[in-house]
Amino acid sequence: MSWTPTDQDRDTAGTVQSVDRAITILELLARHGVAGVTQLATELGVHKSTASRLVSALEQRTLVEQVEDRGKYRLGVGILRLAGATTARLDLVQEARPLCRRLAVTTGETVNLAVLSGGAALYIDQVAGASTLSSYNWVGQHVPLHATSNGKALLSELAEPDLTRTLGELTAYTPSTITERNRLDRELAAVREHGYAMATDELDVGLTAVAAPVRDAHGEVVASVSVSGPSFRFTPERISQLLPDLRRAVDDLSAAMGYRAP
Amino acid sequence: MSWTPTDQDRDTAGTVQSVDRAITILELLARHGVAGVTQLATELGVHKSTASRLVSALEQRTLVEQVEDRGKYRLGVGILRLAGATTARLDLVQEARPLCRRLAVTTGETVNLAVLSGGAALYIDQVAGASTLSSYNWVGQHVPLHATSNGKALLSELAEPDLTRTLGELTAYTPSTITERNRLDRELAAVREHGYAMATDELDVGLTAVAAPVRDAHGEVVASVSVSGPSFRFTPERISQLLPDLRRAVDDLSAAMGYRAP
DNA sequence: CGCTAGTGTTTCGCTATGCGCAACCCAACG
DNA sequence: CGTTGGGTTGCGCATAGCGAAACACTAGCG
Repeated sequence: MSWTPTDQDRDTAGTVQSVDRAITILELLARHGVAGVTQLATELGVHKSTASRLVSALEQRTLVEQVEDRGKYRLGVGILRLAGATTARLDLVQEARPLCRRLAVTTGETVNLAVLSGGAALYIDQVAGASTLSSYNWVGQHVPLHATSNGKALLSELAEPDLTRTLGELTAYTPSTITERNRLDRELAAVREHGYAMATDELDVGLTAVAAPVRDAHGEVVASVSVSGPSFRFTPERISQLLPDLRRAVDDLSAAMGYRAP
Repeated sequence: MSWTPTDQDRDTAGTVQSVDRAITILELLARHGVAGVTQLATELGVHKSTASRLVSALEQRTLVEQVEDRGKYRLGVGILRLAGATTARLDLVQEARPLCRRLAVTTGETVNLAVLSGGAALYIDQVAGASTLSSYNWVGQHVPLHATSNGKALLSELAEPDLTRTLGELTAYTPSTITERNRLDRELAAVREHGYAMATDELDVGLTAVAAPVRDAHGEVVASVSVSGPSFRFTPERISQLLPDLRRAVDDLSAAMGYRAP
């Protein structure tokens, strides 16, 4: 190797070349689905034989598998066995806690974490903001999907047969509650487009919230984080001001759950 | 040459030592949850420094993460990203997805898809039912064969030499777990006869499941689909009610894998 | 049919790579 | 403040693993 004293690439400290290359192979396979040795070799910038040996090493431990003899390769079930051990300790609430706390500090408002549960949004964690007047605790509460920002975020990517089933009656809680189905559909399309959902005075008059979806390793929406407070504080300027913070929180949480942005 | 003459050759050809060791580290972490460098080093039979460098290489690519600075290590989110890509590419999962979803809708319970992998049942996909409280994700988990409906379904057609080998110890998880071999044999015969397997309170008290095997073009059992939920909901009537749905799902899936009913 | 143009695999000799050693930091005890 | 017990970091040697080239096999094609 051409040893420049200032070895500028990656991290100079204790990297094991072949392990690093092997991991790159795994990531390439994750991206491409299947790939041949030659392709992997060129993308890695190494010789065919090297790639072949690395892939064999991975294959013996079932991290990759050959689609057919003398054929191309793809990721194997060994990965899944490892993933099982990872998800076992992966608690959504636990991972979300510090992020929600940070978000509550920067925005000063109440932050909630919700999941979809039996036709409703279930609040599973809450951090009260600094400027909260009365800190009512929503944890454990089921709230209607069509009248809350979290609900809309959780619904946003549901396909049609499921959507109608999980949605029940669109009951009105305030004059602003969405009760017509096609208006809700349009709103969900907007959520998909912009990446966040809103609800102003739709569940309670005077209560406004903004929410964004959290994704897992499969890219599916598994949870939702919301920032909520009295409507008079949620002016358009204020909202566009706190949106980046919200987005950063859900991005970080999605990353922690294994999601990789496309 | 420090290798012992009785080098219990894993496979003589093309193994890359450091990659192999790195994978062993991942598996050790999967088993232990968290582990320190020294512990890993002794279990691997290498020097501390070697283990440290291997772990660092894995850490830079987020396959492992340090629980706190200068602390122990555990598996990282990189694994989850790879796992997400893995299931997306296994054809079995692709085919099974819509069928499992349909089954989850009609039964309202959680549906799992499992395969036999290294002496255990490995869950490779899951669709949560409507009446599930929190959607705990079992994907990637490997569960004992003799204490689960999926395990019994997967074992049901194994011939004798293989059967004893894949079955390990028949450890008891609850008072209802089957621990005697001939009782298990009788149960497997019943599975063959009726075409489905059951497990009530055998892995966890309060958890019941029904499963049926999936066959491929050669007629061999390659996977298993289960419907599971709290035991109090799984009355005999309820079971005989949802059995046709389960049977239809596995029949369709077997057909998709190329199986032709005799 | 050979002939080429692709694969993936294997052998071999050389040297960069990664190993063991030991010295090191840094925290937690007592 | 030593001492113990973690994880981390230079260093020099040798071996593990690399690249080149030959090999095996399949598929397309004139």
